[in-house]
Amino acid sequence: METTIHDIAKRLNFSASTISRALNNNPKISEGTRKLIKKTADEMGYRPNILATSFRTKRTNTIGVIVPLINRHFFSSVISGIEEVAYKRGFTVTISQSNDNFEKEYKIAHTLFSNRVDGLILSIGMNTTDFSHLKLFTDRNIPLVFSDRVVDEIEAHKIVIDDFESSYRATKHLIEQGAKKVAHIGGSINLQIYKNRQDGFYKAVKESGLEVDESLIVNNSLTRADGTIAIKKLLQNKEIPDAIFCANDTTALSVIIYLKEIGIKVPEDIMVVGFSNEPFSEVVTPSISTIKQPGFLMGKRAAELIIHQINNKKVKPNFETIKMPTELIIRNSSKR
Amino acid sequence: METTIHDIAKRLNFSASTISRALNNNPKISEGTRKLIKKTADEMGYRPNILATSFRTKRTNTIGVIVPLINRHFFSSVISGIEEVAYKRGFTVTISQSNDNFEKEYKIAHTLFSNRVDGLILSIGMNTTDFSHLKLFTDRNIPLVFSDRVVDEIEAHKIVIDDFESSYRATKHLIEQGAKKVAHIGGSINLQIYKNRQDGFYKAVKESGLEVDESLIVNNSLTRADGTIAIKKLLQNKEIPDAIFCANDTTALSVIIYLKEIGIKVPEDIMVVGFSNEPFSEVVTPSISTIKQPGFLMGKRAAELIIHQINNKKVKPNFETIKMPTELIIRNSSKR
DNA sequence: CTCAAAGCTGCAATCGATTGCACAAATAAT
DNA sequence: ATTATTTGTGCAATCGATTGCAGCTTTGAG
Repeated sequence: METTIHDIAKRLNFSASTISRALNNNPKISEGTRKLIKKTADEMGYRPNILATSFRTKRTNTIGVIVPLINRHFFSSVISGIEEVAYKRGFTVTISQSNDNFEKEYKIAHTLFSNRVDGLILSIGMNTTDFSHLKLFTDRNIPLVFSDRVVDEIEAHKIVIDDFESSYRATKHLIEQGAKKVAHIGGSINLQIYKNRQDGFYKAVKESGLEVDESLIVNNSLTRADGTIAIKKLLQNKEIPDAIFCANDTTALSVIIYLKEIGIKVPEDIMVVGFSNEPFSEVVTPSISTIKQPGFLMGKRAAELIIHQINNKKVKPNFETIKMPTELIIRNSSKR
Repeated sequence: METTIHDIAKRLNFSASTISRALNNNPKISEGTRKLIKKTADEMGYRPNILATSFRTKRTNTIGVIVPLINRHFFSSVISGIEEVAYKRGFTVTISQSNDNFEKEYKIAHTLFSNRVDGLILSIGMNTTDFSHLKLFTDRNIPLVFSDRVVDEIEAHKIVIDDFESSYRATKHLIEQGAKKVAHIGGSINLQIYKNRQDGFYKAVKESGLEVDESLIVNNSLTRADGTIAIKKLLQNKEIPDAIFCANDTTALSVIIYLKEIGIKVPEDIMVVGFSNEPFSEVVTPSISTIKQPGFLMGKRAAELIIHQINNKKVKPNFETIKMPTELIIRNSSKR
């Protein structure tokens, strides 16, 4: 049997209320008894029953996190950052993955809600267009913070990178390196981040006076297999591209591997730029030029914001969209 | 205000007990009232207060997980597997990372314990030699399952791979490819997995009649930087090795990159084999031969075992050590 | 020296769901 | 028809901690 405040109370001839107050540093308890109680609690190996406390106070000190896939480096870095901050602030982190599946995302959100998480940090799935599961939280004033994959329609803190600007820079870099026909392999336009990446690409192309050729744009789910399909498709054009900006590193890798296979040289014949700076992008040959996203920092920032919001529920927050800095890392796949 | 069973009771003129029983499919409640109650609960948007339930029943349906680092591919795959199974079985997963720091591991274990997780899955840190924080669980009959980095001294289910055999095969492969002087970059011997990998290496070397040269063994923390330091050290020997078996892919990568830098050819001059099949190992040039560990499956298995143990607390489990199959993937870094 | 104001502590209700036990009604057995 | 069973519900206690309010002491002011 675990010792409870009642056991301590009995031992010291105090009431449970006094024990509770002393342990919580309530100023109404005198210095002397506080110390005595704490000492005794320690001796008796007292551990508060967090379940009872949570039940009573309606606070769980738990932050829910939903990401599409835990074992993707970017997301696991975000989680790592969240965990680091949360831990220091006395919060526990509960993680779930949606597998980019709306059904699952929906159910997870409900589960986390039922588990009374104090806040939710999430990156929405590729196919999520209905947000009723998030209203669950916003309606009841449970803090919600978006990370990376945000929802424009919902008011909340948002931690993002500047996808538009980053893509613009990446594409512009390709053009500066001499590209005349730049292609783009993008993700689902349903997701703001991929739309922005595509728009940044467009801007750079237009600005440079190159023509925008729709046949040079392919949208898919950005998996390894999709990347291969995409590059095959691009090579079927009458005029093949001389540079490709991919919306993630995975497809950039597919492209590079496939081109190597069929004897087209990267970067000499076709230059490639990816996105996210996955660990492999640095070490593959040729190394992949890419956009570095500060996943760990994004996670830390998200955690800080949500904890602040949790601890200041009375005041209506001034919702911010925080754009974290990215970096264009130029490696061999785009150097001429 | 959330609706409670009392609200439903009042509305239907039943007692809260009946509502509770009906909702839990207690056979003592007649078919008719059960249906009526469920329907009404639905209409009223009833959601059980899980906190109250957990508090009362002392079950949280939560599994705690501690890994050294969340954003390492192997560990995030394990987590992914755990999450997948747990989710299907109605469990929530709480994740923490120890950063291979004993202090933090200790504190996390206490936190998870205080949070009354129903079970704990963990991979211990590099420097953990004291296990009092785990006794917390075993003493109170809270299921504990080790994954990958196990503790011999503690009785529990253990999900591992055969590090000894895998390393033996990897080293033997190098020797079969013609290596005469095989070196080893290993991890902390404090961890059973690294000790086993080293022993497997020894066995293959001895068995082949090659001499065991202690100057060809380097132990460190297996980080990227450590790998570079290790290869530099190995190259200072009077006779440099012609093959290196690294206890992880990260150091194998360091070795390959450093050798490339100074103009030594892999695999022609020195062959390299890594461990874990990190995503980059396949795509780096030369691609790295390695041992594939089924992280995702290990996670799934760990979750299944712990859930089974949680659901069958009365019966004393027959602790198993499950060795999951590995695969030696031969790539270019070790092909002659 | 008297009375008000602090200062400490205890009482008891409460959070929402679960569950052993009691009991009434309905059914079956004799 | 009477007693024994079964069936379906309700009562009330309980889990452990928190907290508004009341009340007893002590201290301080006048």
